[in-house]
Amino acid sequence: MTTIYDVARAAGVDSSTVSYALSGKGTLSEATRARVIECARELGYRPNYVARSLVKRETRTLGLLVPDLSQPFYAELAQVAERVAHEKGYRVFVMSTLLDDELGRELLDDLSDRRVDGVIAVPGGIAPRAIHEARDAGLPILCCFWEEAKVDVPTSALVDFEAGGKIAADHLWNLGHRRIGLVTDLKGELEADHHLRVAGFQGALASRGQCFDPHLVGFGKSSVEASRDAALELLDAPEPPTAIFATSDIYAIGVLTAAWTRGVHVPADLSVVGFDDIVTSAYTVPPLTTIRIDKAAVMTVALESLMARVRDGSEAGSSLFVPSLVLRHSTGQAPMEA
Amino acid sequence: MTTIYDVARAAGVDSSTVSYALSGKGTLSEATRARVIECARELGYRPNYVARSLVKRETRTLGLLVPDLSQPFYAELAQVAERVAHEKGYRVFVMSTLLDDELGRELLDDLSDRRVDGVIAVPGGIAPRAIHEARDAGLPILCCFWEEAKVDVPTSALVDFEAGGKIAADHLWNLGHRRIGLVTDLKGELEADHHLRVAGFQGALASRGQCFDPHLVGFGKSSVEASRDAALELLDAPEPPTAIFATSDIYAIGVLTAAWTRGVHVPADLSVVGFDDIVTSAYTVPPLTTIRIDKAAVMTVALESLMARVRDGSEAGSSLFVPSLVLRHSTGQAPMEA
DNA sequence: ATGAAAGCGCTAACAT
DNA sequence: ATGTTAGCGCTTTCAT
Repeated sequence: MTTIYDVARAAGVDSSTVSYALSGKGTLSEATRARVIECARELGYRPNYVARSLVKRETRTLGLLVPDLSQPFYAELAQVAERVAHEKGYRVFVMSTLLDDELGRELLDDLSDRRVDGVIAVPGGIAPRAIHEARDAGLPILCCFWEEAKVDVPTSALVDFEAGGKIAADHLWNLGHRRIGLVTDLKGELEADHHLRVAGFQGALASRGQCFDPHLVGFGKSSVEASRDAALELLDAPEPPTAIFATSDIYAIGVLTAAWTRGVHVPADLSVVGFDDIVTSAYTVPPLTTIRIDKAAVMTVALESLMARVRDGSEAGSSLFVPSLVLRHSTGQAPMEA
Repeated sequence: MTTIYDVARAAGVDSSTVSYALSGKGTLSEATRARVIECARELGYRPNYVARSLVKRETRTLGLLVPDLSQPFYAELAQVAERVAHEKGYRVFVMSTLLDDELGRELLDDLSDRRVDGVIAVPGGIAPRAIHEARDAGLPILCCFWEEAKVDVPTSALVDFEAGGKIAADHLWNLGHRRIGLVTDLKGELEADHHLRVAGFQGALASRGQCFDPHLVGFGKSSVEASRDAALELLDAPEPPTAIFATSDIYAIGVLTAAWTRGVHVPADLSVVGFDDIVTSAYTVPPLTTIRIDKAAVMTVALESLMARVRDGSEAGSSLFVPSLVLRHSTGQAPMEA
């Protein structure tokens, strides 16, 4: 690998002059600058970013911690993050925690050791405590899509999940549905990761005097398989729901599959609404009606806020994103009462 | 940030001793080693990987270049790559070329400037020429899932796409289909990225005396939308096909959507087989019959071969992976002749 | 306008 | 068993 020294020798100047010439910083004569640049080009010189990072104390690299990159939702986030960061000259390290707090901490430490300039943490496999430690250790860190309102994590792009849950409930209610099933997350024993979505959903129903029927809820456990099985149970019950709210599109897809398996027609016999609006949801059969989060907008705000913080320590105020209903073809009027 | 010097001062030893103690390398007395480690722990010392990388001339980082991380196929690859690399102490930088050769080259250069130890290049948005240049510049680079047999790129994990195309054709043929449509890629004017899959497919048909009908092919152009539109055209033709082979699952999903739009029942009225077996294909409605590539296996071989090359310069022989048929529910007997 | 020199945090010969 | 020393490739004050 050719270094600035090689270029310096070739151009007959000092290495610092090469540095200046290439960065366009110092006060050099056009002649030398041109000569140096020419030599660099001829020698095929490429700057060594790791050396530069060492002295500048910045890597122009950001970390993105997600539960599982192979899931479309997170892949989308990663893609947006990459794009937004790239515009500002940053690159991003994406890492999957696989929902394992142990691994999450290891990866966070690793990101820190690699001296990334900041990290975006998306919930799942990453303990609030690990976040606090990282932040205390001086690593700029921002949380995104965090739903556990109770934990205090540094955020800048908030999503109003509760409003989303309410929108789903309202939509289904207005279509005449009264027996509405729920397929949602389950974390640990009782604590739901999607509990704000559920709260919004149940709150809207409760405000109409609809009481909560525990027989109508199934657990997706972060996988299509589990949500399909859960939906199968709901469908096989003596009094099956006429609609199901799945708290993520992944779960909704499981529900769709379950309905197909049982020959239940969507939306004629069963309405289903999802949450997230992942790319694939536009192409399910039937296309999925869902509660959309503007992932690109959220990530953009989060990243720009993070990069601003890194560069000039500015503390951006936080914006609130409220989800919207995307009407496609998986919901319809509730069947007539028998 | 605390450095080895801080630790050295606290422990009353030289910085090199700290380095030895922490790496477990030198010949230190148990006493000092323990004391140093204790001091490091107390001070919350974290090694600076960029400094280490500079001297060791290795970053323990690999690059992965894909067309678009937001597509499930590539997200899956990334996830596997991450996992396999992690086991060997490597991390991976995933970057999307967005099918733009310009951007692809920029990213490759960037990876090189960051001194990644090696890169895996997945086709799309990356010119063979850029690969050659990178390799000539001393960057270990391995190509994966490359289908353009004509270009000479360094590979170690080969996929027999042609065999895959043949399997698809055989399957459909055996089901009695004679009018089989094709939805495939289109690159530039005439050159198909998926041309090996197509060659295998058409070859199998040709060997049975079935001649190629240009009216039966549509182009997916790397998106679900385009493939849906292409399928719509095929379906609307005077003599629509009874089956469609889509050269990627993405396209197959477009076909499924098109069929749904037209009220064409799959598989009763139309059989469809995809290619790749992306995760979502198991949960389409109906679940997709497809030609499976064992992505995890391919990536594992590729990565291990790359890492081996990086570490000891070993040149692994290349393995050939042949795709297999995954029978789900999107294909069935051809309808009786009218 | 250019060069000299110091240093970023760490590793690894090489002394002692 | 531990310390000394010399870098890794670059940036950036400070002289000149």
